[in-house]
Amino acid sequence: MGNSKLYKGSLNTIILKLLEEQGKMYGYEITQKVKNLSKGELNITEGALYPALHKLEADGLLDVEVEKVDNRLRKYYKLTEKGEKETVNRLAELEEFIRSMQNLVNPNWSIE
Amino acid sequence: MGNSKLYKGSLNTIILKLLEEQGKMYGYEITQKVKNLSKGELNITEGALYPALHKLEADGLLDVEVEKVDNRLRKYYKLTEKGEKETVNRLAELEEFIRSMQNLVNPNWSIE
DNA sequence: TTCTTATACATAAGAAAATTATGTATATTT
DNA sequence: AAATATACATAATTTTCTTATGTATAAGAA
Repeated sequence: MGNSKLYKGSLNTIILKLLEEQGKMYGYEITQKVKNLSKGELNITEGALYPALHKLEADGLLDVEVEKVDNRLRKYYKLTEKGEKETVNRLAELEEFIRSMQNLVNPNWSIE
Repeated sequence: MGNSKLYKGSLNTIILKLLEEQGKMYGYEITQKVKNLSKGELNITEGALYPALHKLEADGLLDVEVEKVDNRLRKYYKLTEKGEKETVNRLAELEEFIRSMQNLVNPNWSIE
């Protein structure tokens, strides 16, 4: 688990960013993608992910489309137009936040 | 305020890091320092800060020392020995977390 | 062939960690 | 004199997780 508790607040933005990149993804796929990209550092729990997806959908940022693969259900999510706009803003905010955190924690780091 | 809600989970580590750097600080000073270092990006609210300081003290990571300056109370906090050890660990965790977040959000960034 | 692990969804109970609101008090600036 | 800054604190509420639990199918291991 490690620092799993540390990503509070940024889960939504991570979801949006991945969907922007990948076009469409289903929940389980997102958990695996994040795990792989972070080399096991970040583990999104289902209890956090599914409610987050439902809320983003309710807020009109995501569209959902159900598919059946190998007799198993998959709910593919993709950004709505509103979602695309929001993603730009939230990503900018998150990047700014990361820079600020870096500057606090390790001013020697530089980003290029 | 901006993305003030984004630093969830890392407030304790920020406090520890600053105390490691500065030797001793009082609560209000910490809020101002963080605000300055982040150019106004990060605003620690008092409702978050004071309970956090009290908990770190209760956990034996901080020592407190009261001073009166200009007829006003100041509670100076500094790391205990236990606190110094913990700071090393938590900072390493936070740095690792920041790297992971960066890698997710903007793999093009590089840290040097 | 049975058991475990992986895939895939979901929700409820509880905990953690903030925000917001409120309170006290003194010092400084307008 | 009033407003802002300094300095602490806590209670109520909200947000956002974790943990636990549930359903169901597929694949791989024993």
